[in-house]
Amino acid sequence: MPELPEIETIKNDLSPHVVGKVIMNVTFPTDPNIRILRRFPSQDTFVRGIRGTEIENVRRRAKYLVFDLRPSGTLVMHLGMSGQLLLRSMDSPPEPYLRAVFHLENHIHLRFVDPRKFGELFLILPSSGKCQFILEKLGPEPLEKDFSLEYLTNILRKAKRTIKTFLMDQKVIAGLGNIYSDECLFKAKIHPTRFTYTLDDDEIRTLHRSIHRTLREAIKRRGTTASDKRYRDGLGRMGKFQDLLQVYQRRGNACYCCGTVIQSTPIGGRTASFCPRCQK
DNA sequence: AGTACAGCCTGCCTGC
DNA sequence: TGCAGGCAGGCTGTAC
Repeated sequence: MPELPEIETIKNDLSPHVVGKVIMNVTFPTDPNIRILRRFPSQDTFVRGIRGTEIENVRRRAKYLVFDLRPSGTLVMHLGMSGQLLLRSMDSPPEPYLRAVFHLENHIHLRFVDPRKFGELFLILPSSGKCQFILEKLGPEPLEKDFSLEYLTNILRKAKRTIKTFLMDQKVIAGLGNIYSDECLFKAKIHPTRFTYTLDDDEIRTLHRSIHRTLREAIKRRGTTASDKRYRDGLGRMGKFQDLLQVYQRRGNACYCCGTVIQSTPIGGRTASFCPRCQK
């Protein structure tokens, strides 16, 4: 559920509180199997690699939160479907589904909460093998220069699948999920079942612009807390972009633009919502 | 090589 | 009321 704008918001919230802080310890309160560490060889190595390091920097890559550690190591977090990363004082009561706690200086906790266990933590060390390549496989950041109109045009022309699955492929564009791919397609007036190679130059230009505008607006509004009310920012607050959603989770409601009933259809194992009149 | 899809997981909602 | 079943969805491994 947390996509690019939500992770960006969490990163911005956490940075001033955690950068420069030493991680004193890491504990795993509720999950004996520690499935959140499934990519990493062992819990011991993870804890030993992190304990005593200082958080030098926090950044975002796609939907991953990346903590650069001093003197070495890169801590990577993915919030999966239902994950939250919360800054709490040591003595505040533990949240349900609390999976991991990073004990920082000054009695501060960075808490990883995740009911559905789709989230993931891993530590990249020089010796950690394939973990190093996970971030490298991702496509360009949609708000960076390398996600140009030329790039989008070229890969759209080469692909042979629906525009909806294309936009959610992290190797193509890093950071879009179901919410924002639906919203971008609505803004661009493109039907989610269209095949990539059928888009003309005008449509591609509009789509490129829609991706920029949708993501910038969503970051400005601090992300989307959809009806499952799961996403929270770094301090536990809800986002505000859900008020601006045009199609996502609006099936059966009237399109704000033309009044037609919003429909949904499964595409690539996901539910795509769209306005059958506005989107061609 | 590129694409499609099952499986992972569990709270919540719907229907019986 | 209580239960079963379906849905939600990011990512990976596997199959085509």
